[in-house]
Amino acid sequence: MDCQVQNEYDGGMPTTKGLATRERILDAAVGVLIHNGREALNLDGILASTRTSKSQLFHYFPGGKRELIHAATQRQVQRIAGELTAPLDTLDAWRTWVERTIRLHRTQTQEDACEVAAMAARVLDPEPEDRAVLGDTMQSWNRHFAAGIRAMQRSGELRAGADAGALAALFSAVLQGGAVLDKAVGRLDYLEPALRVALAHVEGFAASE
Amino acid sequence: MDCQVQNEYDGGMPTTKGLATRERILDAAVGVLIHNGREALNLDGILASTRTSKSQLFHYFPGGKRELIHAATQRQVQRIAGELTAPLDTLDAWRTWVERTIRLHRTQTQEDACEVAAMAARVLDPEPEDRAVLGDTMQSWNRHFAAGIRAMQRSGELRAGADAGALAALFSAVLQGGAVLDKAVGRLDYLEPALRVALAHVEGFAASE
DNA sequence: TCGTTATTGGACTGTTGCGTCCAATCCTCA
DNA sequence: TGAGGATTGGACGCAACAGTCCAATAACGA
Repeated sequence: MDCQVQNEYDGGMPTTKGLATRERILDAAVGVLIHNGREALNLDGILASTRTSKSQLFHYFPGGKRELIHAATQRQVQRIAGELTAPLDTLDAWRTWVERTIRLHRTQTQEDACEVAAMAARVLDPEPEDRAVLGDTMQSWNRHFAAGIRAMQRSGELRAGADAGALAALFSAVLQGGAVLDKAVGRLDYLEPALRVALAHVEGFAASE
Repeated sequence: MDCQVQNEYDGGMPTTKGLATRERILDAAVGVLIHNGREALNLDGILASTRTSKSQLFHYFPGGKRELIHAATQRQVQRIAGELTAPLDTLDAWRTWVERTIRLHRTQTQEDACEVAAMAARVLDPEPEDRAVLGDTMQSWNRHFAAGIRAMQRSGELRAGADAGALAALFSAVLQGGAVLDKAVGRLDYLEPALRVALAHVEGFAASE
């Protein structure tokens, strides 16, 4: 079977300088994806904002626009996933995570660059492969939530009766929906209260001391 | 001050036949917006699928693509808003609403036409006016949720301690996020469980009989 | 220093798609 | 039936944009 060209550059050995150029292009693409969405991304714009030329872009991304967006998508989810994935095996860890998420969201919203909302904006992306990258990231968050809940049940901090899968789905949905809503209405009205209520619900399952 | 051209047709009195043509075009546009998103909407495609011509489209939508998308957006939110807005002033009404929403979501997902997810996909829409239409709809759902909670508090069905605004935000976020996630992962894994957990949380505030 | 390879600029082509325009046809009503 | 307005078809112009190509320069190793 023939392999699709992956994200790794393959035409000759790039030098440090070359990689830096590639990097600049990629960063610009990620920026556009987060701020204005895929629809707004056009190569000439990227070239202008990075002061590079067509030949450079196609040198480092032979697959053109598709490959650039694909690589940018992967970089994007990689960064945000690291940011939002912390250990969640105690209630205190959950509280910390909630506060941290709210802070991060506030910061990103200030500069109009909410990455979670930007991911949601692409559920109808024409490229199935890119949709999959985004969806997989969301799913891995969900698994992480569920694993945290189950860990707390094993440790006895949470009652066994709680449905770990459902609670994880709740958090996943609240995270996504809260980000989308705050972006849609242009204010920080949803994610924070919804996340706190969700946390309170989980705390309701705490084993009585 | 000069008024922007609104959504109402203004060039001459349209006949029944003319309005029908306008309607066909509009329906096709809504369909594309829901199924494939704004990025995929192009006039030639609309014309082909409705067997109409350029002159017809620009006759009924003198503002061209912008006006068409704007009108289609309004029609879209109007329809879905009616679908999801039921009285919510008793716990039983909430239960009914949850079941109905889940059913509707299941149906729409089957035909790959989840309208809530389609709305979320447009948080980065280049047209601020259209973003506003979508955001306003989400906000009006939220107000409706909050009003329902407060009504139950007034009637004594729910304890006064519950934070109506936060509970409404929870439902808004779960609705949005659940729809987005199900669309993103291509399965019905999120909205239903998350909605049920959210409902259970509200039920936890029921005044003891 | 010299040859090889990476890097760069930018002109050029082809396509897509929005919007304009004009002429032809249909409908209605007097 | 004839006039006037509504409706329709489709050719055309124009701009945006993806992608190709070639030649020029820079970097690097022998």
